[in-house]
Amino acid sequence: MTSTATPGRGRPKVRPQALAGQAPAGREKPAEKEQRIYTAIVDRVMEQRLKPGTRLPEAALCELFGVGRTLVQKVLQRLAHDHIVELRPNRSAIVAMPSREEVGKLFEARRALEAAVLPLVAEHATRADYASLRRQLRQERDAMHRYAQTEWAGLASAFHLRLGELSRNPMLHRYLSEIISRCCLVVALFQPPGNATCEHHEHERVVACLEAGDVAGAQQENDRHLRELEAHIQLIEEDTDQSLADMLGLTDRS
Amino acid sequence: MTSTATPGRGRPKVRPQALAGQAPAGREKPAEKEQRIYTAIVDRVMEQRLKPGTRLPEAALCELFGVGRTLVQKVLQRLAHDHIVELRPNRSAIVAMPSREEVGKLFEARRALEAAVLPLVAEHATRADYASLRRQLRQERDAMHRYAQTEWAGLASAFHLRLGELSRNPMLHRYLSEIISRCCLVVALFQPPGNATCEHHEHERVVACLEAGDVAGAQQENDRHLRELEAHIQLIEEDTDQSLADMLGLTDRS
DNA sequence: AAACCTTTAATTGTCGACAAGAAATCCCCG
DNA sequence: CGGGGATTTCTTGTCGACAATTAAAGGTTT
Repeated sequence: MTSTATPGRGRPKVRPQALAGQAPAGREKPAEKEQRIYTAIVDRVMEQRLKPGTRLPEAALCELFGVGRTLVQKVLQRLAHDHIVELRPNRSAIVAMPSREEVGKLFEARRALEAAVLPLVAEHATRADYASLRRQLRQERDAMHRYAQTEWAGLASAFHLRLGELSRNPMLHRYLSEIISRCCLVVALFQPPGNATCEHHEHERVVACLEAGDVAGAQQENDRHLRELEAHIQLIEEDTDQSLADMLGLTDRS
Repeated sequence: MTSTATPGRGRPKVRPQALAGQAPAGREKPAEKEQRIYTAIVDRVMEQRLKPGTRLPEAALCELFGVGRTLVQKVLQRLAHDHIVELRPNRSAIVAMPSREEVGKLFEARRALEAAVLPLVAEHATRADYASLRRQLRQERDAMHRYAQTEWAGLASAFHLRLGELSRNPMLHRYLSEIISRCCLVVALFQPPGNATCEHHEHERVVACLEAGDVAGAQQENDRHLRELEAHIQLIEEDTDQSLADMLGLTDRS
């Protein structure tokens, strides 16, 4: 008989872990189910409620969302393809943890892609599009003062996402969305709480150049804006790298 | 008793259709299985043995490759994500058939992306890289005379793929690979047999500009090269659109 | 004869079952 | 006191089973 006090021999049995899940009892279309799970996870990652490195066992997700493993696996495949999670053979999936080099390449790709997108935006954008961009900038400015950095992160990247949308090119839009998502994840990795950096003035400058028809200027402004963003990330990273070295037990002060 | 002469009432039972499949009886690692199926299908599409619109029922693929439906579905998901196949709810997957508008956007994205990649290539490329590019150009020139258009298609796009590789940026490389694959598929859709168009002189000119450090020139040459390619496709399309309309009336299955 | 309904097969959507691999702990031995 | 099994549990990989949906005929009605 296995009493509660007996530790047992092998790996300890884990508590059932009552994961309070919100299963929308109402029936829903099959396509919506998958999308619901996908966006739920992506949103949690962007909100930094799911931090990089967090394990995502299939069984837990099944209970949480009230679906079978097949669907969960499909979603995990998609997330892995978008580099939101990392999928290792025979191991739990984890929220992706980009390396330093990957981050560099990521920002490089982002700069190149946004620079490639801007001419198309200038080509296709109408007066109404510029108006909506300006509206978004106002919203961004307001939110910056009102909300905390965590909830504000989504709005900050919304500007760049909108640029991708305004290129009127589905493929480039998708690629840019993918890259920006990963950038948000990087921010979640390296940004300590309460550190809002993105100057929305720079966004305004980009729009001004675009509207004036100065594509090269917009590219230049945007490039500088992104480099500044990356520099800030890099700086933070140095800090956490140090503290990580400490945490590994290498505190060498003899 | 249902004799062979009796037509029956409902949908007619289809012949078992002995699909001669090549199952590599030897055991293989799980990751390789999936890759094997994936590349097999992609290759067949590029070879135009699997023409756009061809149905890909899961059961058939299961028999062909000797695996369960789970694996086949995973592969189909990946193929759909790369726009090699189209996945419709509750219907068989089919080899993708891009519309005319999608083709336009596709080439637009390709021009933008390659233009964005070229500066990075110029930045990172070493002497050895240029040498390998030149070697590839020679190979391309030789192959153009020797082989038929079908087998040559792969080599033609290899040049552009190599450019993506030389950017030393995994993300941009992947995006470009994806787009080029789709372009190959478009060629398979609209290109009548025996119509080799790609002038490798234009490739040479791009390399020359790059090696001379003239990035803007390389971008311009490449852009013109791609526009010419697209123009040729568009032209062909007009023709095949007619014959396709004919084919829709008489033959449903190959 | 054309439009609608019925029947039947083909095909996907989803799930739990079973097996294999990895991880965490304990025990034993040096 | 530390390291190498041994053992148990967790976790994923893969498959076939069952339900639901769609396609394709034939029969029926107007």
